[in-house]
Amino acid sequence: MVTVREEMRKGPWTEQEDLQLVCTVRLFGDRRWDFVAKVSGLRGLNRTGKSCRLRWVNYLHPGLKHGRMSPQEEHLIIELHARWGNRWSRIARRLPGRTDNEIKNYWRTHMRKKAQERRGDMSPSSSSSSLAYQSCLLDTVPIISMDGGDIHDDRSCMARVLKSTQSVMDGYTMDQIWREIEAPGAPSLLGIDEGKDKACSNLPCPLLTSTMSDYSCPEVFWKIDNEGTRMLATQSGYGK
DNA sequence: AAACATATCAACCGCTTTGGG
DNA sequence: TCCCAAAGCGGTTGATATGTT
Repeated sequence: MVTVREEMRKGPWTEQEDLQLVCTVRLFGDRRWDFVAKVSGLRGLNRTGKSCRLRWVNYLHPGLKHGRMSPQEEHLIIELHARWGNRWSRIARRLPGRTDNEIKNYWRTHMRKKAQERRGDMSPSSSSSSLAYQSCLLDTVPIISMDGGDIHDDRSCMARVLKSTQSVMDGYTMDQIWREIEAPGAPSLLGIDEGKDKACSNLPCPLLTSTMSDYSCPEVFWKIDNEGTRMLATQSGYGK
């Protein structure tokens, strides 16, 4: 048996890769990362599932904050780290929009030093337990849930979907995507949340409007039934 | 302006945990 | 119960940005 070992891409992600990942995750949800990576791989996104997950979780997830830590956040990090130590993911759950990686990095650079300084002049009993943060539920609602569904691993089919997506992605940057994500009351990414096709027409960015209509074109469509979700491909032997 | 030092953060690595067959 | 694959986690690295001399 000959094993063809794919050369997995490493290093920084390109905007194109980000867009492809976002689209794929929106389609299939943020589970099954190997599947996501595999499907996206057809479009030149030769990343491992692990790598895709990391990129999504740490950078592309719609609920993430991308600015500096607020004093409150800073304070909370100090307090929680004192309590839990390097349990970064646990700490991150108390900081909406912040990832464990971000907090970890932040601690290493800013806080370790500050915490040491504080330890020097702070009484051991002093703590500000009044800070209350709600846990962040950043559920990514997939357009099509795979739970319980036996979605077919039809890479050529998916390639077509992504191709149509990509055709409208050209010329759009992640900045534009972020603006849409961050805009108050903005429609969800790709404008395909809950099938609100009409809302899509108001979006400034064609990227966010035309992808779903591409999916609903005769070439590719999705069927959701009680047993799960199946991707159905029709026309020209597509999906066979 | 150039060289060097330091800070920052995205990404990778390897280990552990979890869940399904 | 065991095994395997996927997901999650924390530590580390390396490239780039920024500050200092």
